Amino acid sequence: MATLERTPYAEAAHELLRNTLLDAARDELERRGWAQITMSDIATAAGVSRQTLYKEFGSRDEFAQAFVMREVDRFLEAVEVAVREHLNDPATALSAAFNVFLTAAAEDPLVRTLLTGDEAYSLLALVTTQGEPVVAGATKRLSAIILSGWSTVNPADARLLAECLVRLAISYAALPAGPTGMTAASVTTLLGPFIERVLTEELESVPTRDYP
Amino acid sequence: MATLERTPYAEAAHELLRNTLLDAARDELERRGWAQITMSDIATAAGVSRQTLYKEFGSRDEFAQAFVMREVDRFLEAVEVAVREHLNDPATALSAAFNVFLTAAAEDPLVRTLLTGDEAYSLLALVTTQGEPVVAGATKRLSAIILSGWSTVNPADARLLAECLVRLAISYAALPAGPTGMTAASVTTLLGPFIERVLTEELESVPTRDYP
DNA sequence: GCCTATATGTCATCGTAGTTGACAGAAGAT
DNA sequence: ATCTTCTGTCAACTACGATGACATATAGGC
Repeated sequence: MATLERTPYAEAAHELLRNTLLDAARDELERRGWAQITMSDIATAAGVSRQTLYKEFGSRDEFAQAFVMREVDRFLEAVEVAVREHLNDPATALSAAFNVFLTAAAEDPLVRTLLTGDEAYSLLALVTTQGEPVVAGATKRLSAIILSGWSTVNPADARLLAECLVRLAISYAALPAGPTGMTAASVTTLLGPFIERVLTEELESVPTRDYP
Repeated sequence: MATLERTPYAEAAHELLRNTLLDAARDELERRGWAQITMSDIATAAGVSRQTLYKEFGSRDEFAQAFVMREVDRFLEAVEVAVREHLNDPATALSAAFNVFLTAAAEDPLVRTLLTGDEAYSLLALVTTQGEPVVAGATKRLSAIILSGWSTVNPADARLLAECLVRLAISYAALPAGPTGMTAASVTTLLGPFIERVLTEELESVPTRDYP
């Protein structure tokens, strides 16, 4: 592997700014609900002016979007690790990944406060009614994970599977059902056959067309 | 453990700037010798102007100082880990720590190019003839490690031991002697008795006085 | 209902970190 | 001796972030 190229300072600093703000919000969220947190609080906690916060993320809603998106990304990293540990057995990989996600979501203080608070609107809406960006982003990322693990899979099939899983995951995170082991296993039972077929098809059956 | 407080953005960005520059220098050093690297090269590699580099570290020499100091710190982190693994057996801890240092130094591409190059002057001088800051810094850090591991040790004794070890380490890094296992063992043999005594003394014999 | 917080979003102004181009002096190469 | 290249320093410019003020909206107290 070649020497990985250095991130120029300016770019790294910009990333740092965003992350500092997002992290600050996460900290605050572990104490109070989203509704109780002002933009001022976040900016101050990050050691930055309110104006800078607005310049970086246009509005409170956009900030919430970005925040949720990053949290989702965090989860997907855990999922990716789980998948990589079962590259030889796709069904187990699926089960493991889903399980990892569900247990992580169940334990994550952020998700818990998000769901227990009387604020079913606001942040929760960002992964449901207004959840298009999140679903799209997570789907893209997850299908990339799938394709990188099993390169013979048809991209369209990967995308389909990914979106289905993302939507199921959000649903189960929002409304858990029984012990997590059960639901993960159920999903595997449900989707196992599809996976089997997709892996043996070798790029011939489904036309590689993005659907709108 | 309490929620660890967030580093304000401004401070983090400043650290980032320094680290980006120092890292850039490290990268360059793995290809060419210190003498072949210009301040321009470093600034450019870090994605920053030459002026900023000068504003951050006054001069080429000061930059070299800071660079070496940070490398030393890196080594001390490895040493600290080794020490923590043998808190119950000081002699073994000493041996392990010294061994870790020597093997790390032997493998580190930076140290190797530093010593093999025809540039015995320049960077090398910073840990020998002009090495006062490095020795002082490393001694302070190492004695802190010792004190944190064995709190009954007299601070003055810790400092004495630390400085002795630092100087020995630098010497052996600059001029290795035989297989590393040997020298680490030798050091233990040499200093074991001192350590035994220091640990049983319980703060009574040596006056806690800093010597000039 | 009205009135007063308080929060959001936007503005103009200011300070400062980092950029750019230029320069004198030192050191090396030809 | 001259030409080049690097160091170290300067002043001028730019852009990011800080500050304080403002209009608007939303919530709570009366």
